Amino acid sequence: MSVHSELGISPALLQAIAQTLTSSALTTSSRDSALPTIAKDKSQAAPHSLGSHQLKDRIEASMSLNKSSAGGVISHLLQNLNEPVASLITQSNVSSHAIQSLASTENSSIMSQAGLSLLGLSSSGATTTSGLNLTNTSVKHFTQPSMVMSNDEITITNFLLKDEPSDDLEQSILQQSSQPMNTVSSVLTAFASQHMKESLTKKTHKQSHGVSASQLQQQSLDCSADIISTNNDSDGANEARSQPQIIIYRYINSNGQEVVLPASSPQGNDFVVSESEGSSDTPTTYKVLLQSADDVRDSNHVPYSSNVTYTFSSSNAAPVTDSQNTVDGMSRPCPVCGDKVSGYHYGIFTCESCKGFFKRTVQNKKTFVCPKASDCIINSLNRKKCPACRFKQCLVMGMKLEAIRQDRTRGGRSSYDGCVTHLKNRVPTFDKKLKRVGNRIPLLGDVSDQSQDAREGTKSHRHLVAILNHDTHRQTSPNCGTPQIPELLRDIMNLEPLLSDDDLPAESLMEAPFHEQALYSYMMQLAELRLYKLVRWARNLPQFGAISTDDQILLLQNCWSELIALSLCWRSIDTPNQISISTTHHITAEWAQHLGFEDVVVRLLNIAEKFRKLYMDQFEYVALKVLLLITPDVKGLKEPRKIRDFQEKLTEALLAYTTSHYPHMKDKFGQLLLRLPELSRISFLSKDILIKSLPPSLPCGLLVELLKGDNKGEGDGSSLSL
DNA sequence: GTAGCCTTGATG
DNA sequence: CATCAAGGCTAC
Repeated sequence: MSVHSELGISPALLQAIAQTLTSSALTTSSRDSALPTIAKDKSQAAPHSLGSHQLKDRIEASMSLNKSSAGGVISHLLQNLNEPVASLITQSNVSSHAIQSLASTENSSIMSQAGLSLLGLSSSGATTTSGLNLTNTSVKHFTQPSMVMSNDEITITNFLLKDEPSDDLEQSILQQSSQPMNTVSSVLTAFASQHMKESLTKKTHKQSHGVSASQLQQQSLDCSADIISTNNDSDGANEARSQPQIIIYRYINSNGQEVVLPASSPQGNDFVVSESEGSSDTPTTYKVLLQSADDVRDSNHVPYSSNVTYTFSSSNAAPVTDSQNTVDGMSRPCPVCGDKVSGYHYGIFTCESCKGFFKRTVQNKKTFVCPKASDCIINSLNRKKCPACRFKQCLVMGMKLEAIRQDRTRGGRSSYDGCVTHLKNRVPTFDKKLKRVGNRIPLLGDVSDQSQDAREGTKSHRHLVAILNHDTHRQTSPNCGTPQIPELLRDIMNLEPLLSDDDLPAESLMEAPFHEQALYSYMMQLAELRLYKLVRWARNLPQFGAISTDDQILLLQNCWSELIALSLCWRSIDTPNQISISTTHHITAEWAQHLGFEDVVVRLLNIAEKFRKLYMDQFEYVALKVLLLITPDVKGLKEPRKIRDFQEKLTEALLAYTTSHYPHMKDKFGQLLLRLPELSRISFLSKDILIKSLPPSLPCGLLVELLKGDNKGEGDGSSLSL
């Protein structure tokens, strides 16, 4: 039985998909080779030919590799469809050494991401790493030669927060810290400070190997506490500037989950741990990434850092700080870059430069793109290098877009929520010195704040909500009161980078389509490119790999155009009256009328508008995408039951998400699902238009194959759509 | 574009 | 009138 008859698809399409699926296994540079080259090499790919020759070449290569047997292709498909998500990591500029280390630590992609984020991994830099592995803790020792890091590890086990200090170290810390020691952050900060001090001393004396943990601990006891005071200092911004500054970037608990810092906490190194989290019996391990701002070697990445593992119980942890407290806010470093805070700006205490940066960015509607993995660590010395990550940090730390006045009126008091609260909580000047830490502050991602943002928000707000929700989950504890994000949705979200346009050749986006044919060609190229990405995305979806390859292909054939339509709506959710086909090109209904597909664009605009009104967030968007894909009713499926099971799990996850995150929008789940039939109508219309306007000379790419297949399926009444 | 300083104007 | 959080100005 031929491949065609067996699967009901043409050999060319099958090969195209196979090529996409197998490309990463066939080449070392998977991303480049997996995608059709658009304008990447103009000598090879004319704008209108869409790499047809390359595609054919690759198909032939693939054919020869597999000896063109159906079994070979299928097995290759299967093999690669089941490729673990870990391949994601290899696509994001992460060194293989680091990946190996991470992979051996934890297989979950979340851990990988958290770990990468934790380490601020980069391929840049060229400083040697001084390694010191003192313990066999969960923290891996990174010996990546290209990393600008000095990684030391210390584990202090069974450090319990008891009423009475249990050992010299704790006593020392207790004596030196100006904060109450019943907070996790105090302990971490104090230990971190000790470790930083100790490490700095160690560096100076070029000590490296053969030092026992107890010796190091003892050394740290001998250090003075002046570093500690920089972070816990309660009344001296000037002092903080004059001493080495320690910034704790991340807390990672023993599950590899990131414990995020409070959004509205300008001080940035205190956080609230639920009293129920951890206990004397089950101590929690946190990993802390430190930075000494005075020891900058690489302006882009962590100038000096240490991975320190602290194991302790937080059973006595208590509420810590009041972020709105002016004294504390002014004495802490800027939560965005660590510079000196100049006042309360746009919702949080920041330095003057971050205030100005935020203002300029919002007022001038600037959009930045991080050239790296959007995980640059921002400090006062490198903050100019990556405005994208700086702005993200501004938002994550709680700077409010709505604090920027659209009418640019000067003076007066602002009335947005955060500012009002801040003013209300302001401590009278005469009382400031007396004021100690106050009530519990809202955690980053507290539901109320998020949903408020979501209700009022722009897309950036919604994205932020997603980020916050995403991160918040990692620190959820039973009493946090933060709705959890179903794991399935998080897993799906982790695959979004596969669909990113970040790797699109810049020139392909810059070539403005001046006339109809150019725009048409441009759209076809984009669609083609995104189709390949869709296939790669699908194969990595959780549980999708368990579906037979034939069924996977059927599902993809069934939904590809709906998926593209949905992504167009999502892209356009904040551009009313425009469908954003890319970051640079938008289509209005008027233009669409001129081009002959007004109906499609108007329908897309309507859906985008409905999504906007529903405040659909990123998690809901990705869930809808997978729901479009996982349709057990597609004719010809061999294992519809498996697919139905997956569908049920996903709908449950989405329902749980919408009801917990948007309790005030009881019908959100249903409203979201109601948009899917309309997407199908749109995709039908679009395909109809496209197939009728296909120039006969158009090269036979994946898109054309799918279009032709659709047409054929409808025409001959075949049970398969392709 | 950045960032430090200045001006403005509502508020208590 | 002091405060302070906005926007504006301008040297770099």
